[in-house]
Amino acid sequence: MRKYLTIGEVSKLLNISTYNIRYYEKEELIKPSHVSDRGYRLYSYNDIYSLNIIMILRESGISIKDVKKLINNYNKENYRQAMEKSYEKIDEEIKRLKLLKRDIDESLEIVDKYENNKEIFSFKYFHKRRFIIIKKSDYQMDYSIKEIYDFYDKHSIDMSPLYKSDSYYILEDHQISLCLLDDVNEHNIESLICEKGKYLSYSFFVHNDMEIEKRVVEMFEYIIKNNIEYEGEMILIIGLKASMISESEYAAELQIKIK
Amino acid sequence: MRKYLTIGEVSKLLNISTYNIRYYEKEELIKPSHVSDRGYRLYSYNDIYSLNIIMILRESGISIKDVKKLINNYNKENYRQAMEKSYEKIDEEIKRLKLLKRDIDESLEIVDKYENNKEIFSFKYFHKRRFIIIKKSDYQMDYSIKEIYDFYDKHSIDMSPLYKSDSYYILEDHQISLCLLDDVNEHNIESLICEKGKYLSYSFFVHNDMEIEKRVVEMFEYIIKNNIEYEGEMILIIGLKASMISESEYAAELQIKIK
DNA sequence: ACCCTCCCCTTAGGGGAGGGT
DNA sequence: ACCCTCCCCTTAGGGGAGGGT
Repeated sequence: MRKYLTIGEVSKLLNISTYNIRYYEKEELIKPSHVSDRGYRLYSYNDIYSLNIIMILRESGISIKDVKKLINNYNKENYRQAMEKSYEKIDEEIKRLKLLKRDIDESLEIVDKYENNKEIFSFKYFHKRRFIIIKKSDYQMDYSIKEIYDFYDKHSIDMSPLYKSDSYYILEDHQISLCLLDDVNEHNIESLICEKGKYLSYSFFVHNDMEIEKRVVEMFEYIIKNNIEYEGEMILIIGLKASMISESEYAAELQIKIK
Repeated sequence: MRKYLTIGEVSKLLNISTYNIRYYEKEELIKPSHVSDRGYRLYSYNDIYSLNIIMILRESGISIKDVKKLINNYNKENYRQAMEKSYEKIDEEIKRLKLLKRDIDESLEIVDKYENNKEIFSFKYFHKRRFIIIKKSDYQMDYSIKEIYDFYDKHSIDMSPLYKSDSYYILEDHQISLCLLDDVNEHNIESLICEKGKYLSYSFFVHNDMEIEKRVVEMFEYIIKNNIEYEGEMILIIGLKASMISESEYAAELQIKIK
């Protein structure tokens, strides 16, 4: 009577694929203790026990490489270390995923927010903001990316936060300045201060620069109609994440300080 | 004056490797709007914006395939769906990892528990347990894995929980029975009931069956010395997870019901 | 120094093809 | 029907080699 199990029987017994068993053999984690004349793998009680242990280690998140190291020098201390290492990796991964979840939540909130009321006037309070002027131009928003790159490069400004941030523009009489919101406050470059205080804010979506001009006019009409006294420059913000809602539109916001 | 960025400049600007940028091109996510006479990729403001969006989508856990689908048919609804899908996947992954963490915690607890006091007598309370008898043999623990497999197969018992469970044996006068703890309680097979009640438990590590015999003797010595009245069979449990602490030893436990 | 195009490598297996008893 | 040995494929890139301006 046969005493050993074929690979298919092991597969059923331990609920693991036959590919997977052969793969572990190739990776030198296990080896059947017998082989039949036809070349069939035959597994003993001890073989099954070993495979079982390996499956548990793998399910504990221990990589094949580490499982191999562990079983080649198996003792309590190494076992504990492997488990602890896996625990820490899992912990970090959970932290990373939780942050990711929060980010996605924010994105979904933005979608919700713009779902119905795309256009809103509101009042917002801001602390003092310092804008570094990257480039001034004559009432046309054409900036080559090369100019911006050179500006960052020349002033040794860290570029890494760029790709996650909104774009800022200061609108003056016949001039638009592309700006950089300066958190660090340490750069010795031409800049513009927007004082702390209450700002009138107007949020909307636009397809192009022409539409922004119209919105600026609307903003002033609103100001006059409601007898609002303002001061300082108009700030234009193109929201990066908010703009992701649509392919052809940009999420924009105008801000101006009120007295 | 040059208006576009080379791949190296883009790499610095957006903090992404040049390989990665070329990879996204190969995957048809992006394409530089210009190519120089030497074959250099040249990226415009809009190219950077597109790449930027792709990076944000990727960082939100959306797969390259899904990013591709999304940007080929970009609208608010698809964007929201992609984000929600990613959110759910992350949520499931967090759940999975938390369970894994709990499992590892248990394993580490076992290590701690057996760290110092490997051998302990204690009293434990158990509910009624039903043991299905897989095979009886004469005071020798040699079971071929094939026998066990055939038993499971013959009685159509689900094998999947096997590889995560401890092994049970019932010790009688000149007989050892390999058993299966029957949670389901539905199998119509020869079985043995251990009544609910207080049990004397003796936990230890052994290298082989001979040592178990010695432990049984020790257990009875303990019983006599402490004037304990017992009844029923002796149960032997080989702990799967606990045995993982050591390569050469097995974690064993003897139990006997006391009056 | 920076860019180009191949091409191989990583992790943990999944899914065949083609052949044998 | 079950087993065997190749061999190709998946994800998201990383890391060269060899050659060009």
